[in-house]
Amino acid sequence: MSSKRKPSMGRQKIEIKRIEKQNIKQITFSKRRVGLFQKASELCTLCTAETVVIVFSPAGKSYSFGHPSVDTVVDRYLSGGKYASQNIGGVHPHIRAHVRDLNGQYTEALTELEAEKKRGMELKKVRRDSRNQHWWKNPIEELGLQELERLKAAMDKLKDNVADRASELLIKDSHFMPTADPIGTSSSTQYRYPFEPNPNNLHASAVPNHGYDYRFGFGSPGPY
Amino acid sequence: MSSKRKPSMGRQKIEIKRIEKQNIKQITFSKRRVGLFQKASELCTLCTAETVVIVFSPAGKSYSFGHPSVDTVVDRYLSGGKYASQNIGGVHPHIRAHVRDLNGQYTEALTELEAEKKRGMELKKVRRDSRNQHWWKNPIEELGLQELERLKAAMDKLKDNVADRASELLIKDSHFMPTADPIGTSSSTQYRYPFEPNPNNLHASAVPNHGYDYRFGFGSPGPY
DNA sequence: AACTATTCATAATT
DNA sequence: TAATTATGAATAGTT
Repeated sequence: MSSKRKPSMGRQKIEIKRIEKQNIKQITFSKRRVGLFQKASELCTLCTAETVVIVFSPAGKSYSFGHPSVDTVVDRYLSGGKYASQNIGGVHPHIRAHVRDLNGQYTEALTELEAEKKRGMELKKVRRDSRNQHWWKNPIEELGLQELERLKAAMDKLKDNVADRASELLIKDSHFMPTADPIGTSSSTQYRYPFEPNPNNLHASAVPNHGYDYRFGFGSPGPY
Repeated sequence: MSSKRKPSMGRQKIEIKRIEKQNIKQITFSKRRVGLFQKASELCTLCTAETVVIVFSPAGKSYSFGHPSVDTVVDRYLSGGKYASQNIGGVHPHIRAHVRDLNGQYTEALTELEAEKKRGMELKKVRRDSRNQHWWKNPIEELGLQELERLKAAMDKLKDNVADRASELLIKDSHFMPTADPIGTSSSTQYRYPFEPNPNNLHASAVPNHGYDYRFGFGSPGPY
C-alpha cells in the first residue's frame, strides 16, 4: 500500500547469449515464443506467404505455427519448394489471424461437436485424404462433413464476433490459455533428445553469428 | 541545398491484412522475413531452444532458418510427431511431440476445415442450432461472464480429453520408433547457415534445396 | 500476470 | 536496392 507506482526500469538491453538463470530463461522463452509466432502470423497475412515455425523448448516440448498448416509447409519444403498446393495458396489469408483468441473457440467448438456426436448424430467417414493421419482428429474421427461444416461455420462466426469484442471482456476475466501442456509436463518420463539440451554452444555448423547483430544480404533480384 | 529535409512520418500503424500493392508487399516481406529470422535466432541463443522457420514468398521462393539446422529440427519434429506417408487405419504411433502442441493443432484444424469446405463438399447449413447448446453462436455481446466461464471450462475439458487420449496412445506406443525420414536427407547437409535463403528450386526434384550459396540471382519468372 | 520504461522493429520516405 | 528516421511494438525488469 505504499503509494509508489511502478518504478520499473523499463526494458533493459540484454546481450544475446544463453540465459543461465532457469526461471528467467523460462519466462523469456514464453514471451519470445509468443512474439515469434505473432510475427510469423503477421508475415503470412500481410504478404500472403506460407510459413512454418517449429520450436522445441529446452525441456523438449514442441510448439509450432503453420500456415496454411505445419504439414503443408514442411511438405512443400521437403519436396523441394514446389508449389505444394494449388488449391490453398493465400486464398484465405487471415484464417489464423487471431490465433490466441480463436484457440479457445476452437477447442470449445470441438467440445460442442463431440457432444453432438455422442448424442447420436450420424457418423460419416472422412474422405481418404492424407489429412486422415492427423492423430488429433482421432477424438473426432467420425466427424462427418456436416459436422465439419457446422464447426467451421460456428468458428467463423465466433471469429468475427469474438475478435471484435470479446477481448475486452476476456482480458478482465480470464486469458487465453497456454498452448501447450496437456500431458504431464513434469515429465519424469520425458525423453531427452540428443542435441536438444546441448547447453553450451549452438553448433550450427558454419554459423557465423549467434547471438548478436547479424547482417546478411542475400538481397534478391527478381521474385522474392 | 537548403535544409529542406522532410522528416519522415516514421513508422505508421498498419492493419494486419493482405497488402495489395505488390511493391509494398515485397518490401514488407523482405524486411519482416529478416526480422522473423532474427527473432528466431535470438530465441535459440537466449533460451537454448531448437527452432526452424521456413517461409515461402508468394512467388514461391523459400527461405529458412534452423538451429542446429533446418533438417535437424524438421526431422525431430517429423519423427516425434508424425510421418508423411499415407496412414493406415488404427492408432497413430508418432504423437509424442504433437501431444503438447495445441497451437499447431489449432492451425491445422482450421486449415483442414477450410479445405473441407473448399473441396466442394456439400454445404449444409445448420438447422438445429436453436438448441441451447449453441449459445456460443450468439453475438458476443450476449455472452456474459458466466458464459465465458463456461467456455473456459469447456476448453479445459476438451484439453483433458485430448490429453487422456494422447496418454493412451503414448503408453501403447512407448517403445522406440523408427525415425521417419520422409525424404532421406537425414544426414548429408550439415553445413548450413542459420539464415538460409533457399535457391529457387521450383523445378527441384524430391531433394530439398541444399545449396549453401545463398545468393540467388535467378531471373524472375512468374508473378512478381 | 500486469506494468512501464526502454530497446528494438519497421513504415514511410529519400 | 539500400539507408534514414520517426514512430509503433516488443519486451526486461519489476511488482
